Amino acid sequence: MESVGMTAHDHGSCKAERLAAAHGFCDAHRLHFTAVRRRVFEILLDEHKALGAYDILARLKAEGFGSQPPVAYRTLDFLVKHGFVHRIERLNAYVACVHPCETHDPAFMICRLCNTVAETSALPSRGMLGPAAREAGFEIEQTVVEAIGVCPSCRAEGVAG
Amino acid sequence: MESVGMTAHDHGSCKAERLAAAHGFCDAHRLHFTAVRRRVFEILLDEHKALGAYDILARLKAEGFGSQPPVAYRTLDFLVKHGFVHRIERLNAYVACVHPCETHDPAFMICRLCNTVAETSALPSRGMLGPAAREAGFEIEQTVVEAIGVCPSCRAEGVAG
DNA sequence: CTTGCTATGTTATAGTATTCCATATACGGG
DNA sequence: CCCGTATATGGAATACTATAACATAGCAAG
Repeated sequence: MESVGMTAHDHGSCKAERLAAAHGFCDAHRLHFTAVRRRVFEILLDEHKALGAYDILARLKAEGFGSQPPVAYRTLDFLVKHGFVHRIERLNAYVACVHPCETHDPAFMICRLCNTVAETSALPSRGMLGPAAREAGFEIEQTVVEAIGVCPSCRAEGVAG
Repeated sequence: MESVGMTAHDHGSCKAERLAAAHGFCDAHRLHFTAVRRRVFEILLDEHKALGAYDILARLKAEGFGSQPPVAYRTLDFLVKHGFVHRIERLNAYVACVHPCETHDPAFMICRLCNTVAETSALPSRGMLGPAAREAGFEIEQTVVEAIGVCPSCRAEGVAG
């Protein structure tokens, strides 16, 4: 099982590829990959960390984009809706998706010390909830799977509490 | 797999038992099961729905308890900390736990139409995240597992969208 | 070029949560 | 029993997160 975010990888090409993929996806689906949208995606791609809407808004403001909350929320909504970005419920924050253009049920590992977020797949977990859901007659439409803990580098630093 | 909340059960005794269990747990652990704490727990026990902190605060206020946000948040923190209540991240809301006094990794099925929340166990899901976490060197301390969908009664009413 | 859709920008407000300080109540040691 | 400490409650003020509603601008198709 692959889990991008806490393992070593060529981040430069990682970022470039996903930017290109998003651009391609938008072209293919007649979506506008506009300046703000591109910029927000880039900001999120820069780190495997979750950023709050207001963090992003601050950066946009500093770069001459609109400065009011809807600017950030609308842009994030667009990116989330099309699968470029995921919302982390536990943090009220957002991370770039590591598998753009593929629909999936993401699961996250969140470091409570450095906010790094690694993404992996939750399909197995939906598989586990499946039986309980079937028994109860509940129809699953979406899953939120987030593990909170300590990432390898923070653990190595012995910062843990 | 048992999943309380969307299946028929004797709710009166369900509530009484859990109240008694909480009281017993507090006695045993030298914790104060005070009036506000008891009342908030009762309010949450009344329904298998998630209530926001401000919903609860409104009821407390109407009953003569304090009326400021910390009253609700402190009480909820206490109840969550000791496992009587769970926070539903997706809803910024709280539900009474169906297995008081047992430590576990809960998972929830949330009806997006009527807000009913059913609780089941997430241990299998941690089991699934386990391999990914081990591979990444991530130490899981807590998991958030929430399925969003439509509950049996809403589905029966054909209200679904 | 005009009509209509999508996107951007802004104001105002709603909803969620915490920090800090003051008062009160419970509990153990003397 | 009284005092000192820890815990619990009440409240003011503020911070953080999110949305509604409306106005303007850009762009594409007829």
